[in-house]
Amino acid sequence: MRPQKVLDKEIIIGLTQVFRSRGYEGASLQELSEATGLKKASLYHRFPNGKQQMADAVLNYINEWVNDNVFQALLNNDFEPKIRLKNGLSQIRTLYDGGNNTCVFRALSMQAGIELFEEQINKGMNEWLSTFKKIGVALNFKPQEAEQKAMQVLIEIQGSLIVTKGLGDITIFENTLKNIEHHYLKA
Amino acid sequence: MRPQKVLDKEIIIGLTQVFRSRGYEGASLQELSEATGLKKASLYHRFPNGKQQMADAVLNYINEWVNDNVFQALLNNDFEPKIRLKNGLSQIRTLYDGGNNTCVFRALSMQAGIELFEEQINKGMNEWLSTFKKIGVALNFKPQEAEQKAMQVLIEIQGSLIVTKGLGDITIFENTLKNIEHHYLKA
DNA sequence: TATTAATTACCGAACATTCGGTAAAATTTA
DNA sequence: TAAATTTTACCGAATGTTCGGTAATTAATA
Repeated sequence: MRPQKVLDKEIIIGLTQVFRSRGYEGASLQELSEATGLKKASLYHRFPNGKQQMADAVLNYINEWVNDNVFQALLNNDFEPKIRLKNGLSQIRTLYDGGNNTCVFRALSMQAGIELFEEQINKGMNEWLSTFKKIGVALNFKPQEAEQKAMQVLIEIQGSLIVTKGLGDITIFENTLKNIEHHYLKA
Repeated sequence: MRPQKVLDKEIIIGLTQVFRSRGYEGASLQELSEATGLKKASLYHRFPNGKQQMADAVLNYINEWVNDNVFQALLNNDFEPKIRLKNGLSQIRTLYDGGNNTCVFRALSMQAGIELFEEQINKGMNEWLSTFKKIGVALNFKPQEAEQKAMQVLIEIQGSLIVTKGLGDITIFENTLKNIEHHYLKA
């Protein structure tokens, strides 16, 4: 019996895991094949434009996940802003597996990657900024302050992921999430 | 005539530039050869253990540069703490070319790199932390506060470099340097 | 000092391996 | 059966690495 068709989602998850940890150049077709359970040629059936299209799909997948989870939590008017912030940060914790996962933006923004994915990364980061600006405004900060805070959040998340990995200490990421919450709620 | 010896420093500078912008996997021997002016085989004459040894040398070179410039400026007792801080941040600006350069730690800490250079990156980051703790103490912060501030500095520098690159906006890095200065001097 | 040996600095060419990618056949699904 | 999907088998190019060798400088020897 021939193996059953591998689900799209499982494929994307496998690709994501590899690109995320290896970066664009570091992700080899062999590893991508092993992680997805599809042979190289099968991957090319699903992604005729090859590696680049695979990474593209990963970027879209993460973008969707962030929209459906992080941003949704932050903007869900069923809850008051404080709760939304907490929920959003909790989703971010999940996104980066408590600091164990690298950010896809980072993984795909080294030289060879940045030219290919510049646009998506730029767009993605701007969406983070505008969403966090909104939660800032909802928490009664002036627009300009909210904008600065949003930038600060983005920088601290990215920075703490790097330092977390560099020092091999997960608590750094966790502390950063707590600090972000305090920054918003102390005023 | 025997070709003149290519200066060690010139080689390291070329290697640094490539590893920094391309990452470990992305840095090809061809590119490293072009950047240094040495043919591949000659690079192997200087670095018998190949690519890994080259990246290792880059890490050491940057570490030395940071010690001789950034840390030296921060710890130079000929100046008062405020001035030292300003000078240190100015050296950091130079190190990252105002936000145009990637951090070598980041470039060499993707999966394939992190296993090889884990130790050096860990050690390097801890040196940043302890040095910035010292300037914090010199500015009359309690040891614990100074420690937290040092971590914050490291995170913000790393994060702002990522976001600067992702958004293609140099002012983000510059603003972060200003913010760091304010964080230290406002209390 | 003159001669010899060892070392240094470099390079062209080839090495095995891995890379991303493809054509065609086999298998499954409908 | 026809279309869709996966596989095997393969490719050219690029990768990191090594080999064999040249020429100049340095060190040791006599």
